[in-house]
Amino acid sequence: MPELPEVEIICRGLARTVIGRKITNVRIALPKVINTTPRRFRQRVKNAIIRSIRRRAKIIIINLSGGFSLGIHLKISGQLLYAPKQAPVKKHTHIIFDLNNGYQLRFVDPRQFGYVKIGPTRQINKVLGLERFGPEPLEKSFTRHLFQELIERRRNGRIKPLLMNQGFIAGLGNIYADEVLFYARIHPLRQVGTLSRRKINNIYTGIKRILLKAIKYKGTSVDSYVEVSGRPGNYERFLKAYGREGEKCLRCKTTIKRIKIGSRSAYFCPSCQVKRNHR
DNA sequence: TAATGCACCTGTGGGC
DNA sequence: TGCCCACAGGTGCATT
Repeated sequence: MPELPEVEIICRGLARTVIGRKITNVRIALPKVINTTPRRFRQRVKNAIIRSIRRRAKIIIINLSGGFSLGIHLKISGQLLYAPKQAPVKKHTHIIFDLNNGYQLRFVDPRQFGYVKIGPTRQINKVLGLERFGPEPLEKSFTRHLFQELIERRRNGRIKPLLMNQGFIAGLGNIYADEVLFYARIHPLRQVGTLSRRKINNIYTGIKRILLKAIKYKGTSVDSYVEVSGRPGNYERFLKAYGREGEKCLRCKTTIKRIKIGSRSAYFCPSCQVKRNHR
């Protein structure tokens, strides 16, 4: 599942490959993944030149000439692939953009949760709902002090769902939320209001360190995530909690446990991450 | 108002 | 071997 590091790597891959390319045609096999009619989508995209690529939270934003931009969310199983025209087309390829260099940009998504939205560049933040997102954790403006303040505003609720709340902080999903909490030695069900300053600091440090390292190793490929070239990421081998149910904790050798929070799995070490609801 | 839980969807894997 | 069912998860929306 692409979270911030994976989407960042995809954006960097796109920046290397498609900027300056002209979209000569587009085919839409599954109209429900776009936010307009296929006809209108095609009109807006065809013959546009890809000007720039950026990321906000887990959304890829592609700025086109002609006044329109695309916003792509891969959700759980989405992939954005840059491949030669003649390369075999994978099952569940919903959109194909033909480029003027013999390559294609393909949107693939077996579970069909992802989307490719189009809107006027001037209004793209609104079309994609970017205003509702919390701070970008890797930006300079995301300071320790800001994080402390944001946490202190939320007295109720449990820490893991809060870390995954995109309105609180942008880009963390199930995998990195588990890894951050393991790093900070905090139980995923810990009430936010009971966290000490020191613990909040640890979470902050964990977010920065883990995301940067995951980007360095080109993301985690536990489900279907691949770079635009089709290569998987390499961060899985550094995962210390996520997906390790039944295995030994790398710190204390206690068996890693899995619990359900809402309908999501949370992996943690019951010895390092003791549930305490006091400071 | 904020927290919580469910539906969306399909591939995968376990049980029979 | 093949069928059935539970499960995986990001987000929007409904419910509490």
